[in-house]
Amino acid sequence: MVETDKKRDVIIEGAIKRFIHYGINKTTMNEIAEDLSVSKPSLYYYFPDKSSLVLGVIEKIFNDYFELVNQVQSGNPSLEGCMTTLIEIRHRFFQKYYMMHLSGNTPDSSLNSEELKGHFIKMRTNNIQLHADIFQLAIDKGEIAPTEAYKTAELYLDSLAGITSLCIMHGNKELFPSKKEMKNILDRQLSLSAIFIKGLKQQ
Amino acid sequence: MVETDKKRDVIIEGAIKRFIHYGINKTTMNEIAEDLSVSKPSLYYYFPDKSSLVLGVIEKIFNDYFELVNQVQSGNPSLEGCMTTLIEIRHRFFQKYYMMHLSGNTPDSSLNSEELKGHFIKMRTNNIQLHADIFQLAIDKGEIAPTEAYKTAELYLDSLAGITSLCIMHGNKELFPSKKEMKNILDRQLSLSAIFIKGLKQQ
DNA sequence: TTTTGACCCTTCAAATGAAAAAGTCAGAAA
DNA sequence: TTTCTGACTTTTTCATTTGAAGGGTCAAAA
Repeated sequence: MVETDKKRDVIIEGAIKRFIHYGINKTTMNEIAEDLSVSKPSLYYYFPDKSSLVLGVIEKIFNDYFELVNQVQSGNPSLEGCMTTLIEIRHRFFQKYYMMHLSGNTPDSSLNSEELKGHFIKMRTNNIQLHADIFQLAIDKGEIAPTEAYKTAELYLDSLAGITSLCIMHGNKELFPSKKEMKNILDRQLSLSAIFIKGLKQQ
Repeated sequence: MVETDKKRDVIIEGAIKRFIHYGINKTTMNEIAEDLSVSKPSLYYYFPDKSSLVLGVIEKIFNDYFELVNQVQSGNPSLEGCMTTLIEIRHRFFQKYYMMHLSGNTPDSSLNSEELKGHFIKMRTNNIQLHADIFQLAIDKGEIAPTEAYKTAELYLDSLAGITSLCIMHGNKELFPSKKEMKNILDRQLSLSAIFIKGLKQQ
């Protein structure tokens, strides 16, 4: 079983390399197999179909994300610093996995299985809850005024995601946003975050 | 000339009726002509092509919008009240002209001429400037802390627009958002606006 | 248990062509 | 002269076809 899991991980790593560069749709099972110098049926021995492999990839990416994000809470004393770090982490992931369109907001044809959709919703909820917990802590500490932490976290994250979404849509219609656009997204998210959190404080 | 302008307006009104219901792409010049009981070449006598008619329509809609919006400034004493009213006005226009996809954020095939794009940019700038002026007034009155009014207005409007954009994308993929979704968009925009403006205040 | 070559079947993108819509024009009506 | 129209041409759009490519299977080998 350990051997099998290791092979699965190797395949997932190989798939990620292709996905990052070409996206999910433009990556074939054959290409992934060739990269790993195995045959296609070998892949199908470890994953029943492409969707399962994609799910495995996405699970891995989100695990990495949440692992990183869970360390932030403890290491950062102030709410502002905490949120700034979180934005930067998300931004790094967004940049790295841009071609996979993981934001879920894309009308992309790739990730449309019900299982994947469910998983995305779960990850989204996780993320909101994580932010809600941080907000709740700040409320308890008297750092910000009492509010519905979950609702507020949802609004906070959506407003940040909305900024990204608009910037991408307005930007030059290349398939990959430029360094400049990426920087702009980050800057505006940080600005909005600062104002938002200030708006949550007791007056 | 007055007669000609009147005829142009009649055509524009006729076009709007169709556009509101079917969108720009699904409305033909023939249909507009038939509605007005004239021939297609008559339309082309007043507008050199469909794009010009669309431009006329959009100019009219934005004129109506800015006319309404310009009255808000004077009638509303507080920044909060002013912004709430503005959100409600935008929301009414958004609902009414939803099928025309005027937000500009749509990868819709309709409004893609360079002239139209330029016009949209101008309208967007107008709108930001209008909000910036209101923010500047509030800064001068000491209602909120000093900031770059224009930049702030841009961030403010984009964060609100981003909320809309996300809600539409996540919603049921019908071509028209439900009453419930529309209400949700409005509520979240108002919540975000309240937090944002609180965040601009002097601490 | 794991791996493979050879194979099948579905999907998708380019090509085609017909229908519909945009746009034109000579001439009639006002 | 200005406004309007029927009949026309050109362009765009859209459903259909079709061939290649990619997802997925299986008997047999390692």
